[in-house]
Amino acid sequence: MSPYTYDYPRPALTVDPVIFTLREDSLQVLLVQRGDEPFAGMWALPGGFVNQHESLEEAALRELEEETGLKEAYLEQLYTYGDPGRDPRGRVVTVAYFALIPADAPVRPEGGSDASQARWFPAAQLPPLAFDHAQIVSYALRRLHYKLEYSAAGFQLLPAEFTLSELQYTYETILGEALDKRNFRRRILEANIIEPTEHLRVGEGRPARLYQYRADAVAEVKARRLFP
Amino acid sequence: MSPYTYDYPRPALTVDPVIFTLREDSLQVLLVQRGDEPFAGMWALPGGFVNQHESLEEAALRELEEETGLKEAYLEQLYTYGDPGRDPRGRVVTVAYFALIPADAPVRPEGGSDASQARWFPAAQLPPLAFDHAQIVSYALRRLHYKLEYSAAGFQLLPAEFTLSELQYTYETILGEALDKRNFRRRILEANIIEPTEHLRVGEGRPARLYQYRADAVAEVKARRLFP
DNA sequence: CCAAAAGTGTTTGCTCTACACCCATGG
DNA sequence: CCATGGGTGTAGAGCAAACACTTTTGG
Repeated sequence: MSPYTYDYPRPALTVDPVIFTLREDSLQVLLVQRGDEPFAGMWALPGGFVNQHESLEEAALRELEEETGLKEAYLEQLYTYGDPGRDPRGRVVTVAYFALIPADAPVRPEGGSDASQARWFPAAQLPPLAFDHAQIVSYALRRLHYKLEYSAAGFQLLPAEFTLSELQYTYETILGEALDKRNFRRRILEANIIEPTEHLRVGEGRPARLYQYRADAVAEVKARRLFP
Repeated sequence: MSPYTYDYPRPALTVDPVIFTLREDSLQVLLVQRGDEPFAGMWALPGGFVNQHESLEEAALRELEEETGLKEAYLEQLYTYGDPGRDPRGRVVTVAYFALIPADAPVRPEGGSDASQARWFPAAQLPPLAFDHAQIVSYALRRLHYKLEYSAAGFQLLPAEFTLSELQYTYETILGEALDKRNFRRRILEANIIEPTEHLRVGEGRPARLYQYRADAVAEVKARRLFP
């Protein structure tokens, strides 16, 4: 029998993006409150079905836009979860993604989208989650940690221009440990992925140089990821 | 609208395992020749549909067994490919896996399974592949290289007992570069993932100590992988 | 001139790499 | 005793981590 035929019962296919941002000095995850059974009232990832004519990444971006109003973000496929029984209603396979959106992005929730209640939660204090979403978020966090350690992806969570102190603070917030200022700056600059701008940020104390990521930085981070 | 309902058109869902082994001193990949259109006559990964009541990993193992007769192998999820248009007949999303099977495993093909022609090909000289399977195999190879570099997973391709020279030769074959004998042995032994047995392999020259992987080595390699 | 945050190099330890000879066995 | 592959240690280089003071601005 050919391995490809059409008369099979098909699992339903969804995408579940884990959307991260920085808010109120912490790493936060966007969750929606479920209205229907199963798990009515519980929080869950803002997932949804994959349409016939969109790629998996397009589906994840569509969910992102429906929930936040943003049309783009750094997006990476995480893992595909397909245990029978992960959804009590039947066979649902989900492709998990993780997304990073900048701290200053004009994000809609809290401005209330439709009926579907959406809220940011600190990644360190999540409510109980529906389905296997706790497992998915936990894995997304592991991968984010790992990514910061080897690939300078942290700037994806910052505005277009940022100071090195802000970037370092981002890393410290996510990794949960203090970093040496001089070593941090040396490593980041040697990675050659950000560059100084002409601008300064003034505030208390000495004004700080603003940096931006290089035009090809995103491509480079994507290339350095271990996934196609 | 709830993100989970049932009346959506569903993409078909398949798994495509990239099955690696060592044969004739090279890394080889198992391919099947397609009988039907599209791509009739071309070689492809030995994939198939996911059944309603099996997990994705079980589906991959089932395909492995159908094609090789083996009931187990080191198996890891790779990536999920879902571009519309990757299968000319319609929407088919596939979850790619890679599998490592030992050089001495009693593998069936070449002993001819059913009509479906299956054959081993050296990973370095693959024929043109159907669908996006060339992309999948290329990614599987990248991931295998990477895995060997950081996780001592090479023993999954060897018999239960093996000499350090055989293990080193495996690494050199896959990575395509010569390794220093003393450094290789030190690193492997310090990783603490294999242990000496009481046995020796006699042959030409001084007999070699046989090693086996520690009982918890597989769990450790799986833990060290970056995927759940 | 004081407070606040930005910015800047050097030393030290450690890890990785390069490298050559003796050992045990079979024929 | 010779050929064959197995097995072992050390010195030097490069990289990563620890560490403290000066600079610039605003009030």
